[in-house]
Amino acid sequence: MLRLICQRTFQCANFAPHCKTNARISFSRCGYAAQAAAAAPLGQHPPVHAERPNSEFDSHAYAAMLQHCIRNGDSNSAMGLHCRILKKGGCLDLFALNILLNMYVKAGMLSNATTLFDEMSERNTISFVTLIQGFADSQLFVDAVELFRRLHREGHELNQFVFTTILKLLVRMGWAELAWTIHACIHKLAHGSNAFVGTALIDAYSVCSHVDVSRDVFDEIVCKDMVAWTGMVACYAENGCFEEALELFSQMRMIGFKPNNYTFTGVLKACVGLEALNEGKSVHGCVMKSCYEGDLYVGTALLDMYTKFGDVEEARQVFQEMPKNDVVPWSLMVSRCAQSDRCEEALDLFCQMRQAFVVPNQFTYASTLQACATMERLDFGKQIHCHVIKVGLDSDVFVSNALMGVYAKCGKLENSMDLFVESPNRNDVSWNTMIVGYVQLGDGEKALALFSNMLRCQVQATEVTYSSALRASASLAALEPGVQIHSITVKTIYDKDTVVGNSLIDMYAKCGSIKDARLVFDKLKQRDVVSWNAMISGYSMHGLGLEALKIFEMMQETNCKPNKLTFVGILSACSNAGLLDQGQAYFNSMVQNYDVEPCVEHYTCMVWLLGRSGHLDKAVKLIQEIPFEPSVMVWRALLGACVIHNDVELGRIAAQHVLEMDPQDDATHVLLSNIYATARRWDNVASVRKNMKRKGVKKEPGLSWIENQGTVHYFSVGDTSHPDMKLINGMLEWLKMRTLKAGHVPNYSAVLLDVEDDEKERFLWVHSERMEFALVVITGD
DNA sequence: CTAGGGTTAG
Repeated sequence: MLRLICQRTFQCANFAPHCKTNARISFSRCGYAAQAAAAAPLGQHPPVHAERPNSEFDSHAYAAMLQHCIRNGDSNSAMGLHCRILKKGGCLDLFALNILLNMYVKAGMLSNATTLFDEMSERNTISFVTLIQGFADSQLFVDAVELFRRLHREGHELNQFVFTTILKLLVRMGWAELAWTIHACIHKLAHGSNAFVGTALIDAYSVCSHVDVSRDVFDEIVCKDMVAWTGMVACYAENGCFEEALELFSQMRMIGFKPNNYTFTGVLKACVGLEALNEGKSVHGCVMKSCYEGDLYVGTALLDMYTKFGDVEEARQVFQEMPKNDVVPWSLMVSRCAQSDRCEEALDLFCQMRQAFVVPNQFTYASTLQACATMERLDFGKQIHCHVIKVGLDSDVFVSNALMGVYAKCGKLENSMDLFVESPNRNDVSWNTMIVGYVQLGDGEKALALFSNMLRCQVQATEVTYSSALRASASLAALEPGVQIHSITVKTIYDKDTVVGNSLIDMYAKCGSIKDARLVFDKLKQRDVVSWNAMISGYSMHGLGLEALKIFEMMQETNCKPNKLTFVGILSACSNAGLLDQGQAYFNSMVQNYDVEPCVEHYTCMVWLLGRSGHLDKAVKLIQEIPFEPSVMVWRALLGACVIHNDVELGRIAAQHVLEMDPQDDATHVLLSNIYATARRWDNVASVRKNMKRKGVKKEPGLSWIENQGTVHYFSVGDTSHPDMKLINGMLEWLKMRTLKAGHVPNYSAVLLDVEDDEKERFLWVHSERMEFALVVITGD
């Protein structure tokens, strides 16, 4: 066992900073006296020394004086005493020498401690443990382990102090797994029943998630004290055994132990894990009774709990009661505000904290920047960027990722890219931030390019990566890359992931493969509200309203609660499929049964549904009932309905509303012109066209495109530029004959120009989508 | 004379 530790020790010897070699002085030479004198200026010697300069002390008296100095943290006086002892020829016994050694350790003077240790004529376990502790406190783990090895080799007693010290050392070195080797030794020497040793073991096993072993150790402790109970509660809480943590907590209280601040932090963590608000509140009650509310850690745990449960008021109350000089509770508050749509409050807290002279850390900056990103406040973001550079935190990966997020969210992708390129330690989140940035900007191609670059650079993709790349494919309506990403995820653990699954459903739906979307949906192990919403709106956008409603019925059999977006999907499904009665029923039950307040999107769907079903009057009435200012979308929906039902007057009013809010909207101009055209009011058509020209509004030409064997073919109306135009025309001619034979009658009214019917017919046939379709038939794709 | 437990995160 020990050899194993030592081998590891030597392997990492070059990583440990070493101060032993620095100016090692010997206490047996006069050099020490000068150093001690320099360290202890005149008049600062301990009172005992000053009062009785000539008296003789025995070892015991020196020991007592040294202890006095340690208690007062007065290392200067202690060194003066040591100097005096040396002058008299060093008359200390082992007991006093150990105290002296502890003095140097506590004062952080490790080279002095080491020299003293080396020059002691005899040492015991206490000497070793004292110095091991010193090495451990100074992060000199290699020296600490080496000293432990020497203690064992030289045959000193292995007592409880040795075991607790070495176990804690292993945990701090990240070698908690080696606890079992020490445990074997402890078991042999029957120290396991000791509460100190047992608790150290529980802690070590807790770190490497051996909860059951921890529990066995706990059960073997003969006299369990408060710390042992607390350690076991913390072990359960940290390893996700929240019920067990609460159970043990109540057991210890029944036995009569009074929990302390450490116990409370552990048990509160368990309450958070269980999402048990009531238990948490009763623990909060105990905290107040035991007067631990002002404790930093207990307070932080309470803050964590209330902010996670969304109890903003209670969180504020706790925060009020807390000490305000530590950065952690401030950071926690800022971060929770930033994550819960209270971004102004986050910024406000950041300012308050600076006024209270609390120095922000990387967490504070990252959260504050997150708030800036959400609010798209580039000005604040830039200010904080300056702060961050000033305090040198711009190289922190959390902070630089958050900065990239701010610039990306504010549309400054170039700035994000600069930070990304310059970032000395970028990680997967940095890549994800850039990919998401491009997706949000609508540049799916750049997002996908970045994604493949990321894979090439062997950066570990996460569920966020895959879901963003899938979003990019969806936004491009590009099935091919979407399928490729799907097949990559199948090779990883992420194809079972809910977030990735949801993006797959959305991607397949938006790329036209609704069957594949359903396949992914059916295979999902864990469906959340997003999964249901994706499937519902998928069916809705494919015009499969009844399928969408079936999914909603399935959803109601689970305990997944529909949200705002669910009903946007449902209502648009109804309006796409013309399901008037169902739509109205769902709109009503949304408020009555599901506690979802109708928003603009819901009203838009309903206006469109009522309008397209011919109830233009009801649509207008609904618009009047909207408790807030109706958006452009609502008026566009009404306008669309007016176009269908040729209601020129209402259409004109609706278009007027749209153009008040969005004067450059080309689609509305065209729709208005179309209404007039349908009514054959060509003079009005002309005036709309003239108006468009005057305002510089241009109709974007409709484009259709299709990917065939790696090439994308684009078509616009009447376009003759395709190299296979002759073939396409031939195919169009053939299709025309076949459809006419099958009884198709061209809808000339769909062409809204004042031309003869045969010209209208030609327009209909060279429509971009038809040409695209013809090409598909030709190539047999 | 030596020793045991804890908070925040994109």
